[in-house]
Amino acid sequence: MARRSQTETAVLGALSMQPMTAYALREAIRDVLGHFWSESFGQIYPTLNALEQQGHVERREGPRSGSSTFVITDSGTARLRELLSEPITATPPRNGLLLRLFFGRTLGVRKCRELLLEARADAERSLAEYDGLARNLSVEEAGTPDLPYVLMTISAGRHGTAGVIAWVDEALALLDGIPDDDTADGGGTTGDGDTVGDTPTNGEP
Amino acid sequence: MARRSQTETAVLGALSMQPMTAYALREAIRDVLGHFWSESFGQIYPTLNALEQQGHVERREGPRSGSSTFVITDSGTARLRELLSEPITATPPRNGLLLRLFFGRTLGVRKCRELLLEARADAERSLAEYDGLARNLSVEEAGTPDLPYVLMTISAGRHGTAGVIAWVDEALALLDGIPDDDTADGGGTTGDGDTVGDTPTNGEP
DNA sequence: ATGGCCATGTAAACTGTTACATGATTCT
DNA sequence: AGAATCATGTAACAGTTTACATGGCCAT
Repeated sequence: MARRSQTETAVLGALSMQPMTAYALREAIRDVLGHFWSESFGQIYPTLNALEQQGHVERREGPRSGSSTFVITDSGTARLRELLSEPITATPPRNGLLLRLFFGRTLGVRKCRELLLEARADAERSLAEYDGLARNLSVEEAGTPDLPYVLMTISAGRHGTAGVIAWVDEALALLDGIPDDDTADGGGTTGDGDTVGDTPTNGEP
Repeated sequence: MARRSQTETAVLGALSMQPMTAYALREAIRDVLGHFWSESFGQIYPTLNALEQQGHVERREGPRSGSSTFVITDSGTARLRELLSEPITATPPRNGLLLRLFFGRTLGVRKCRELLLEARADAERSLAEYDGLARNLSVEEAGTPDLPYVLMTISAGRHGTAGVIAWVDEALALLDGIPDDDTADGGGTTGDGDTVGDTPTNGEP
């Protein structure tokens, strides 16, 4: 129940905005909820069938022969409300970037720096994306009752990525305080003449 | 391989800092990496066995009879370096809070506000935690070569939660622009003399 | 001597992704 | 005609959590 219901929530939620085929549902989830949610076909199809059997959605003629459009029913809306009210099941944290940085001494200063720069580039890209998205929606969907809620989730993304950027800069500064002694090492040409050795390591603020 | 190796990374990484029993390993992962990583017993034990068979860790006498302390070998260190250098496998996003807010029209303004206030309270709590942690470590572990890397991950947590707090405030302001018509509704008495709505519900510690 | 923590391990259940098989429709 | 896209569905697999079974050690 626990986690499956989360898929149910996403599916019913999407259908609460408009009827769709399973295929379109997956695209909507990818494109619209993509910043904070994901579902795969393997989840969507069985969930829709279950939902249909429970009477929470109904299958109508689809846009093509053999395809079906799913429509949420009243009981489906009620169920959605129920699901949305359930306590949030937190997903256990798993941040691959931080895992790597935590063991940065083994990874090596250079690679850490690369990871951080990459992360910042990613963040800057999505920041621009969020801004564009928010601007477009505010115009195109002006007046839609869902707008403020959608904007809220975009705002979450914006603040999150802004935080990442601020963090990266701080982290890079921290890295600069570490001598490039590179416990780990690139693929061959090591710095060799790397001077070094006794540098006091720190320079704490 | 793909995802299992992430567990391997965490295990080898932890052992690279100091030898431990499997039990201690799990505690270390929970307590030290907890902000950005998690592993369960069911993963740790089999992984340790596999790692032992590959010669990446060695089993020594543990602190109690029948217990074993695992020590990372040279080949284990090499393997760790390899794993850390692998591209980050991004975990698909799954943010239950944003999922709920996105369908806020169905959830209802009041509940959205509650969720946001709760999120802010959580964030403020961990912010304080991060700050305390950073201060303690800077003193107690001063000079440890791992310190800057550890501080980096704490800094990530700090910026992340700071972002959450900033976002919550913005989101609450957005919510205030929505009439309390509450498509969704508490438990029964709809609309009519709805008075209400705006009491901040809380009194959080 | 009892409860609690250290310690190990496994089996079952669950969640979720990926790959595959299939075919209709639309576009070029 | 052929390619791309829409569309449905399943089976196999990978990863992970949870619950359980077990027992030594230590303090009150």
